[in-house]
Amino acid sequence: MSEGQSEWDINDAVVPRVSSFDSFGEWCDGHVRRVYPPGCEEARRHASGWAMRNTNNHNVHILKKSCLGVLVCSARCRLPDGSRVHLRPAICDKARKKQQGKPCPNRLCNGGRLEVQPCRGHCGYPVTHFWRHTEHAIFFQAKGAHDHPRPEAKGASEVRRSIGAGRRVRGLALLLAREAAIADKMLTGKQEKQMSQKIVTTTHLQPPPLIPDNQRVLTCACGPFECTCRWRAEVPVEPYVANTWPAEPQGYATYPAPAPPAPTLQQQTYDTSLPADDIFHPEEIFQLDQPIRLDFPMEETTLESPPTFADLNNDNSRPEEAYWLDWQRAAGGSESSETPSPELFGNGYQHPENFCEQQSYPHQMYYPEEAQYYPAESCRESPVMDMQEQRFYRYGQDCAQNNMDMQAWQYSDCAFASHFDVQHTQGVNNFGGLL
DNA sequence: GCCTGCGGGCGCC
DNA sequence: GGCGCCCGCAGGC
Repeated sequence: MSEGQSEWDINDAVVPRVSSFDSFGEWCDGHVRRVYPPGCEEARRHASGWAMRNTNNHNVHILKKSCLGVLVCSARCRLPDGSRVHLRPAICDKARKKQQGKPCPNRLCNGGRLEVQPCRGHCGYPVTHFWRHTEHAIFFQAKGAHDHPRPEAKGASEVRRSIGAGRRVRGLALLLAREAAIADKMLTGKQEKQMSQKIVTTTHLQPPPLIPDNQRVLTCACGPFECTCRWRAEVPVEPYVANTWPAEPQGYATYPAPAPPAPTLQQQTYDTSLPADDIFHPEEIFQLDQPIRLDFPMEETTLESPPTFADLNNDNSRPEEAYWLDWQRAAGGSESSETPSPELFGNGYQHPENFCEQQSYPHQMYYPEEAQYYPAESCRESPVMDMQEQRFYRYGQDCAQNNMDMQAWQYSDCAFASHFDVQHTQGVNNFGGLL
């Protein structure tokens, strides 16, 4: 992404005004700087796939968040697909404390307990995210590279809460369908918001809408408890039409087409013909007080090919396994759904530079015996963009500047000296082939 | 109940 | 002073 090219820092007295923006990245990792349009709903919410909590940096202009890490099993058990348990820690301290010590929800786990794997990716401290709002853009900067797997998607825990709080059902397929429907609902609302925003912004001359970063789309109109459908690959969103921004003749014209969609997930359908009024205890899957003992050696056998959804519908399948696989993949409808947990992958991963001056800090390994990491570079869908105009802000002040002017600008006031480029590396979905 | 943002306060460097 | 972190509070969902 833009690191290396961009010259601004979130703490600069003034930040540039940019005319083109990055598409939102939910899983920004490494030292990343991005610029989002002010209409980007995710950016406005300071959303992140990582579990980020607010940190007081005593700067009202810059919102700072630090990573809470990931909730893992103390026994480091494996899921049926060979991956590990990596749940999303609650942001609320109280809720997070409640999470810890609970039995590992993996039915294949023997006695494991949930514990927080703290993030130490920034020189031994948690990775931090910074958000700064200006009139014309939302600046994002991340410091540090996460040294732990991605937690489950943000929506997953919400889905579980929703399911757990709702009527109890029996039947994994139905549960999955409901989960998907809830996630669908969430995504639908998100997209509807974006659509309405698109209209509004066109009318009110706001920046272009965010192109959804997730690659899936609601494919049915089922209600949350009637859904008979499942995720499928999204048809690429239509590129933003630049000429809908008449008031910004110099801006937004280069707003990019969305990144190519991730490799499509296999079409996944569920038989939801199960009785809807059966009884199911969510905790039977999510929280098992007495994990079921393995009936086979874990390390050897759990590395088998993940169960497919065909397996799921097969009477011989272990539904909870398929559920776990699906949970890892699809819950929440976010990027993590397309990018399985990093521990699924081999040993070839080279952990990125830590960007720490004090290199002596021993970088924490999540599963050191396997070097299970994944490219911690920037956000995945980060189209390269050109800058045509820059403006500089001093916490709200606006000092317009275009490229021509910049050639001669002495930067006596705005501490910004070189061509600003929000380009950043186009993330490669290294995981898609495994989906 | 939980998420989120804000802000006071403390300790460390 | 900068930073990390804890805590409590309040608004919102």
